Amino acid sequence: MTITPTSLKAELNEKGWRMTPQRETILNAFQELKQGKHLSVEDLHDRLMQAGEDISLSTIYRTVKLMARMGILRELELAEGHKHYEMNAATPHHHHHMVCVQCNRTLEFENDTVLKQSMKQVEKSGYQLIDCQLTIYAICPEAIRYGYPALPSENWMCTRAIADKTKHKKKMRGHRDDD
Amino acid sequence: MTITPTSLKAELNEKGWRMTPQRETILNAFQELKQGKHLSVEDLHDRLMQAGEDISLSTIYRTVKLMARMGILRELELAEGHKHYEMNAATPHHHHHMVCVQCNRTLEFENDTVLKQSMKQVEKSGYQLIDCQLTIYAICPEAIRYGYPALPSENWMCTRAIADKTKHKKKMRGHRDDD
DNA sequence: TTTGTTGCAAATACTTTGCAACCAG
DNA sequence: CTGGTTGCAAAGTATTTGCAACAAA
Repeated sequence: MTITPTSLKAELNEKGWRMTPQRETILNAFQELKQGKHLSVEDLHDRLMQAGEDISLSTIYRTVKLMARMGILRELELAEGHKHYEMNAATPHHHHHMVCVQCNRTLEFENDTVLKQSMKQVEKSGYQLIDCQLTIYAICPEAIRYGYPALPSENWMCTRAIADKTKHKKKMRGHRDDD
Repeated sequence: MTITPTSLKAELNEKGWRMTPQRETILNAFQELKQGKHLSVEDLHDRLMQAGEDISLSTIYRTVKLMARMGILRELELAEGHKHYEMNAATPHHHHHMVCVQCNRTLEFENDTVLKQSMKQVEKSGYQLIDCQLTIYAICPEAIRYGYPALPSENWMCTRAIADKTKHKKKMRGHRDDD
């Protein structure tokens, strides 16, 4: 079932919580996100600011955490240092991620077997499934050619990592959210 | 194949890096860890201190990160706030984790299907597998009974979460590493 | 010797929280 | 009205980094 502002409100109220313009705006932002995209809290903040939506960082932190707990968002742990969020079940099929530990290049892939295995496991223990994420840590072909593993401070770097580095300097903080 | 101080040294030297007493101590600490246990950087630091091994936090951070990149350790993202580490392939079978989003109670389970699926995915893309982790986020039976989802600041809490809270106050920082 | 490594302290980065004002129900 | 929510500023906490001293190869 699809989440709408109305259904979100209902779900919130049921728990004694409230719908707010901020929460609606944030929900919309995630729903407008194109397939395979995920945002960090700061990405989301920037994006909202540019759209003229002035929502504080605190509120965004609080909201994404709440929505993740409600199972509306998925909290992804891909690149180092901070979390990314995306709609849960936004894609036609449940998907997972493969990330290169050198350049953080992330590939998304679908795999129903994993979801099935997870449901089996959850049922067995009497738990209730919120989300399951298979994250594959790997080395991308380019990094392999360069002789990875090597520390990031070494004298080589994937093209992606270099692009990232540049972004750091410009924005004074470091991460990637493409792919 | 099992990692030994000797094989670690060889692997390091091959990349132009060095074996040090600190690295050996840290490797040993992880190998002595009983099945299913994982440590945060701070857990490890405390443990080493108690054993009379005075290794700085910086070095531990640097070492676990290096060893994770080398595929010797697995970096786990279970409880909120900080990472846990464990030997990669320490267990007879590859294992994964199911964690309750309310109380952080973590269950470990084995599943070879997931590993097989991951290997398939990795090969398809020409990547080289370092690790794959299926993390299931779920609600434990106890939390379901209490009517989760609810914010942590609500007026109820799993017994595990309460135990955790107590630990916080005592240690002035918050996490769990049991189960 | 050369160059990677350590330890310390300082700096970062990310996230949480207290509190007064605000507003949804 | 009542109590959840927001925004701000001020903490917190986890992690990284510069640098001089040190030590492995």
